[in-house]
Amino acid sequence: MPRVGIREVAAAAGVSMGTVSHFLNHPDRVSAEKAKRIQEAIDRLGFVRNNAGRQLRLGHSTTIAYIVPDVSNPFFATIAEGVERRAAQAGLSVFVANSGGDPAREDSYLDLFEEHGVRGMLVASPRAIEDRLAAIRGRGTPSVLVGQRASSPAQPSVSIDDVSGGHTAVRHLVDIGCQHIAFVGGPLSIRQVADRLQGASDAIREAGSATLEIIASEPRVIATGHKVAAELIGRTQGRRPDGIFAVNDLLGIGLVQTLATGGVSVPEEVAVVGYDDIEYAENSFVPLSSVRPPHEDFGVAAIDLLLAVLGETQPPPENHLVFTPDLVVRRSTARG
Amino acid sequence: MPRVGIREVAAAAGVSMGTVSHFLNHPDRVSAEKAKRIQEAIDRLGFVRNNAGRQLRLGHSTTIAYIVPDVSNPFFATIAEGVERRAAQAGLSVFVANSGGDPAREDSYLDLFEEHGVRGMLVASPRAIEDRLAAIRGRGTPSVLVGQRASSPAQPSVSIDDVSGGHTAVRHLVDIGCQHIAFVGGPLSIRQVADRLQGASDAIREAGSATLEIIASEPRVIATGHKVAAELIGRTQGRRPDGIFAVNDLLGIGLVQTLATGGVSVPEEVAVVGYDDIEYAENSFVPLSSVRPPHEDFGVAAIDLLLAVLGETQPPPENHLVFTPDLVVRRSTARG
DNA sequence: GTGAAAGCGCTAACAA
DNA sequence: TTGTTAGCGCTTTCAC
Repeated sequence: MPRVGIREVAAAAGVSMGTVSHFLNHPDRVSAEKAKRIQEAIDRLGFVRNNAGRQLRLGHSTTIAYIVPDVSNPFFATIAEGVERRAAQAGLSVFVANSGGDPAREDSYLDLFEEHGVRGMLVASPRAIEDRLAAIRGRGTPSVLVGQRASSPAQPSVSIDDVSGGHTAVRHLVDIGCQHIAFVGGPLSIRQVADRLQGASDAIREAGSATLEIIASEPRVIATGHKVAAELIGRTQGRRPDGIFAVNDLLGIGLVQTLATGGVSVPEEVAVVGYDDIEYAENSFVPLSSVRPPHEDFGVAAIDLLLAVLGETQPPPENHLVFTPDLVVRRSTARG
Repeated sequence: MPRVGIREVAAAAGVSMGTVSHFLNHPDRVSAEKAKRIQEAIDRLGFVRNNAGRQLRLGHSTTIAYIVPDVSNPFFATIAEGVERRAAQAGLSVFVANSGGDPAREDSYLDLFEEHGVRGMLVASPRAIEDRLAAIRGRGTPSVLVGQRASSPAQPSVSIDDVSGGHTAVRHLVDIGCQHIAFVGGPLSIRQVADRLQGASDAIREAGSATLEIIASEPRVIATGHKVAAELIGRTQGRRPDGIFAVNDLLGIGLVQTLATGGVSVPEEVAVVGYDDIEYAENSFVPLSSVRPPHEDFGVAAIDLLLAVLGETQPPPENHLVFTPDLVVRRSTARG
């Protein structure tokens, strides 16, 4: 099987290589007659344009990279939706890479994409990675940090205001009458968790009379919620919180399940708010109120910021986009 | 900022381009002294090897593509885990692309990856896509079809025996004493759904006395389960099934929730089995029995098959790998 | 509208 | 061990 390149197509169509290339890149500058001959040759020969040659000549590619710690996390997956849609509109393709939370793999993907000459990168990482991105940017590949606010003004980022999210959640609990509120989730060493707690504390302080108990349990999965709820059920009524802010929905779902089946009514005795608004929150046993970060919009914003940096669109008015999450009220906090 | 290539490194290190290239590709063939000088130059200049040039020269890349309809689907995400791990061992990188179930996007990614000259592709698609893959294969890019058994012997595939899975589920229901079994889920035009129903029917036939009712509801999400369960609750006891095989876990979870809270005891009055064994099945209100397809193993198997086709390892003993799913028994079918 | 030719950055074969 | 060099496939001036 002889490789078929632009040269073979040209020969088969009886034109020069240059004309075939023109046909591929500026179809309008080729006569209808030769265009037809070329197209036939392409179809017959099964010609596929070689990207390496093209990119080498052009000096740049037409793809962007999206590096995530965990593809299966609905949060990143939904962002990917928006990213792909918007990138396609801009004529860019998206390659997703999954670091699996492993710094070494993340690093090698960063290298790989830089070697591949991607136009830009969207990087979601739990790690401190700005220095690395700065170096890459210095060599010509721009990036947008996704999910954490960059500290450098030069590093574009798209993030969520978790302090505000935590505040909103607890403020809501206070508003519906909760006085003894528990914060469930950890570890506090994770920025997002710490920020949400910060917002929660602020709301408590503003409320004046309410108290906050911190139950730093991990991992942040349903089973942990079950465990914490079991402990709570064992307490005497007076020592039990009347409102819970779960640092994510999985914890919240677990809490509600065990609480409700264990004889503690939700939301009457204990109201529960989660965070992330994953699909299961809405459909859980007792539908869970939740703080909802923007999803698709977030991906779109990230791409738009990257395009702006690339100079494809207007320059960015602001390098750091911070989204404020909403609250979705459902049965788990619907009192009265 | 002047581009820095192998030429600039060579100049800075006072050696020739060829030596730098050797250093990059066969470090052992370069004297320690020059190696040091080259490494210093690379670090100082921030040299990043240009993949386009490399690949053009080499004639092949060192990446493989994994195309999925939906990255956020835990099924594909878990496979990705296995795929990446195994690929890394083989010195290959994985680019994931998300078709979003859109045939047009799937098609353009297929083109894109072929143009990029990936070593091979792993393709999960709900569509009939074998002809397309055959054409691509004919031009030199092999692939493994993931999730559906290929009909052509020439097209490697890794799939799950859904007929067997459906059989296992219903056989289990029969074994615990169910006589009137409902199959919930659709559309039947989807191969996986049809296969599971086929297996279910087979099990019913073997049982002799039991009956099967088909409730072809979609989409296959929790909310649909709620709806179907509400309808079931409204029936008189005699006309209500005593066992349900939900075609996926989301449906199963929805069914169990509404059934149990609606006063129909699970598993005593109605036993329920789901399919896929997603994380939430185990942690749902009433833990859900489920048919569990292999996950990580599946990804590993897919890559191994691809490597075999690429000739990196032993030739494949068999082009079509079919996995038989297990049953995980939990409370939703734990009678007695 | 079309063709000829230069060269993108790199690797490997060959020469020294 | 090191240097020199041809050329991978493509796009794009530039001439015609």
